[in-house]
Amino acid sequence: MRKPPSELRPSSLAVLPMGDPLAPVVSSAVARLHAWYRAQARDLPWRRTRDPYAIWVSEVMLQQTQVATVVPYYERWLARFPRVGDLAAADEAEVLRHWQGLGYYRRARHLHQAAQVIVAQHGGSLPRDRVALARLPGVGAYTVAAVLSIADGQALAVVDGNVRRVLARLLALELPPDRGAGAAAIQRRADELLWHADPGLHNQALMELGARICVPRAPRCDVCPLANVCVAQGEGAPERYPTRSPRRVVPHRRLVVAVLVSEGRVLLHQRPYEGLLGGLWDLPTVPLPEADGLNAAAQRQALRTYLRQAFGLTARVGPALEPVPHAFTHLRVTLYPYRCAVAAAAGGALSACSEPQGHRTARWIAWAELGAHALPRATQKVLAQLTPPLT
DNA sequence: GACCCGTGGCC
DNA sequence: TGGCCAAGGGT
Repeated sequence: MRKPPSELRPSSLAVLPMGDPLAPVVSSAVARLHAWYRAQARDLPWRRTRDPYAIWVSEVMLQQTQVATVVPYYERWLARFPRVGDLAAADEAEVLRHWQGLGYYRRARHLHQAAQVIVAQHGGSLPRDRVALARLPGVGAYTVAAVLSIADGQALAVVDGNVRRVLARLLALELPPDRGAGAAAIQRRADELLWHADPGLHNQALMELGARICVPRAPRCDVCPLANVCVAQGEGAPERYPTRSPRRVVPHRRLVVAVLVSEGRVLLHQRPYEGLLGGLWDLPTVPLPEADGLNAAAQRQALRTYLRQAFGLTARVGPALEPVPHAFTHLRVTLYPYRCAVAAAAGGALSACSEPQGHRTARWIAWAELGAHALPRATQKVLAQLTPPLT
């Protein structure tokens, strides 16, 4: 843990507008927040460094992802790619493998691409200029503020999910804080509250508070350093904030999956970079019309047709495996996997699989080689039902 | 501004 | 159980 300044005085705290109900006491409350953070901050691996590259990696991994999930990925990543140049020089396949299971796989490819830009255009060091930094793929407003405040002490206020929740409660903000006017109000308040003496500590303290005290359900207002200036707490209903915008219905899709095995190998293809699970390797999958979702005969027929059209294979569809339900943020799917075998292939099973429409590649993969490919979680659940060696 | 993009943990 | 949430960014 690096040494924060010894003084706690929020002398450089921006002055709140005249008549602001929080203005009189907010400075001492923010000072208590900083003191709380220094005493209670978790000892996380990325808090033991000021290397901008390491901070950057942690911030990208932490996007929409909880700390406990990130820690092991972060350790493995830094061990394999300790510097920007190591990442830039790596194969994309290896980069994706180190991200496998973390989700939002475009983050990994952006990190990789950005590392190559940094080597080519910035001498191998992250740009300290926020405009240049924001130009890198996968680097948005949050990541710019986080990296430059934490690694370089620049006076940029971060706004993430934690900050939105904390400030929405602090102000009893009726607008949803994640968009439009509500988002603008949150950003303005975050800028006002920023502690210029140590922006990195301040930003992390606010996020840490949201992660551990001002949590979504059952916030621990009894131990919150900001409780005495929190309007929502004063109202006795902190959980009423943040208000939420109406959420849309999540569609449910049924997919038939071919577990096509030949000579001890299984057929995989790399998914297109654009769209869901981009760049990952997957089993051949075909969507079913809503009406046919539970019709086993329709599933088998859909699979045979798809394998012939997309891969040039005439397949024998064997026994059904256990269906695999899987929930994405915006989508719910159920996979219906079937064991399949090759009955015939135009030009032979292997050559028939080159460049199917919409796919970059298709390959027969031996069981021992599966580990060299990044696979979606749901696909891993399907393959886990098999018993190697494949026959 | 709306929508897309993963996964695991929580109750 | 299913909805909700998490240190967001791109289009």
